[in-house]
Amino acid sequence: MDSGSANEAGAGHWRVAVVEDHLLQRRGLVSVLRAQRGVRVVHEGESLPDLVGWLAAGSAASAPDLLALDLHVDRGLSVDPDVVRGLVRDGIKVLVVSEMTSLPLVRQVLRAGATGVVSKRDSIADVVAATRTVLGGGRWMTRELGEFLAREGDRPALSDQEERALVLYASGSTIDQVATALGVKRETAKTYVDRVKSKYAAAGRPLRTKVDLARTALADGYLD
Amino acid sequence: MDSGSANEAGAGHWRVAVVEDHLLQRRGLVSVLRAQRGVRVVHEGESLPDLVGWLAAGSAASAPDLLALDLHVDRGLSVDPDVVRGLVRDGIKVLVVSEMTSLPLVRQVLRAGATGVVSKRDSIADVVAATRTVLGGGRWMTRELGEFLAREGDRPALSDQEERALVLYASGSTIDQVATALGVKRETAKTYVDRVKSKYAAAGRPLRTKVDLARTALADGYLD
DNA sequence: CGTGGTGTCCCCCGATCGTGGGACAAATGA
DNA sequence: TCATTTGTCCCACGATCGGGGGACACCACG
Repeated sequence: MDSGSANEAGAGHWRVAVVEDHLLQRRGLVSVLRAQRGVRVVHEGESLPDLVGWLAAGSAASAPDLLALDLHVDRGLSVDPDVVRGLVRDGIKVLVVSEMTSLPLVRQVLRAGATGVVSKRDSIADVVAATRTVLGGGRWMTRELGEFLAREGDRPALSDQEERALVLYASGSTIDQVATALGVKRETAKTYVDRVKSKYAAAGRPLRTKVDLARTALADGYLD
Repeated sequence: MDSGSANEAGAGHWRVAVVEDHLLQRRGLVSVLRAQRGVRVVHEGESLPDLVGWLAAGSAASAPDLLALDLHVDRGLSVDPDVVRGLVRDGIKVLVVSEMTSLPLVRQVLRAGATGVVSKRDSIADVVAATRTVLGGGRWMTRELGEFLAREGDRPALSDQEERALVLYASGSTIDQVATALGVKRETAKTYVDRVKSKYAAAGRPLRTKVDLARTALADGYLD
């Protein structure tokens, strides 16, 4: 499909960018990647905005093939799924390197187009394998996330608004609070929640009450 | 207090009973205990009722000092906390040997007077140490339970009825269903739940909604 | 070109919740 | 002994839930 985007492995090298806010961990990750044949680390940064700025400054040909992205949510700094979506659209593959602290965030980034997830607790061999797999166009999932992907079957696909509504509602918000937070009318928020229920019911997991939603949202990784 | 109950270590031996439904695990536990100096295994059984029957048949002097009790909840066979309470009242110390499958049950048995908990995943040395400690009148807790005991501070003490009401209500039952299950009037069940809220509020953890209760009940080990 | 999913909004209505009172007897504990 | 806790029951009222119905526009997939 993306036959237009040229530099997939220019001069036999994959171009990799690393975004990770912890210096030590970043150094570690970078050194592991550098040691890999055919891999060139073209950017190291603390945050996604840094990377975006760097991309804007450089030529299109300098764009990386892969972004190894940490998902630490310390200091209020979070990763914006929309930014990830943009990068993916630009042909950059995304590998999440995470502590799995926030399952919902991992989900969002995955939905934004990331094609791999490794845990920092995984072995170096696993990290390398993940990098190779994602660069090759494949998907890579840590064992820790396997259980959730395995259950993906009986978990219905929710739309963006439905998921946001579920998260808020299942956290204890009233319908009115959900509506306000989403910037829609009460009836609309109600519809979202109703549709979540319908979808789960269609998947053979009827959720009637708010408590059911809370329990399920937790079990299915929508809440922490 | 129990200065009347004589045979605490008659002839230098502690009398121990083992109740565990899995034959292999029971054999293992019994052999570990037998290998201990000064310990005599006087009863092996599959269930608590078996032990009670055996106790009723024998003389008071044959009663054990310690009961090593498994908490497996397979095949619908559960452990009745009231029976445990009775044994404790008779001067028998209780050590729970569990897989920690059901935290609520562990809690109930602890409240019924058990003074020790070991996990089957603990080392043999730990099991032995736990046995000694409990026989000596002390308390023993697996590390796995330590986190919960540590948080015991900001978790208010709930009465039996309050805990039962919380468990049911937080699982999704309506007040009416809780009332029916407990065999009391709607208003009474309402009072129980209200008191749970009051206690948590007094402990600095206000719980206003049903979802709050569900979340907290899960976090505090009242639900699985 | 229709079908389905999505985003948005609207109405009704009975059930349930959350909060505020009050009462009283038994048990517990300081 | 007196205060607290517990178990039990009762009432009222506004907020919220849960289920049902309908509507319409957009967009994508086939």
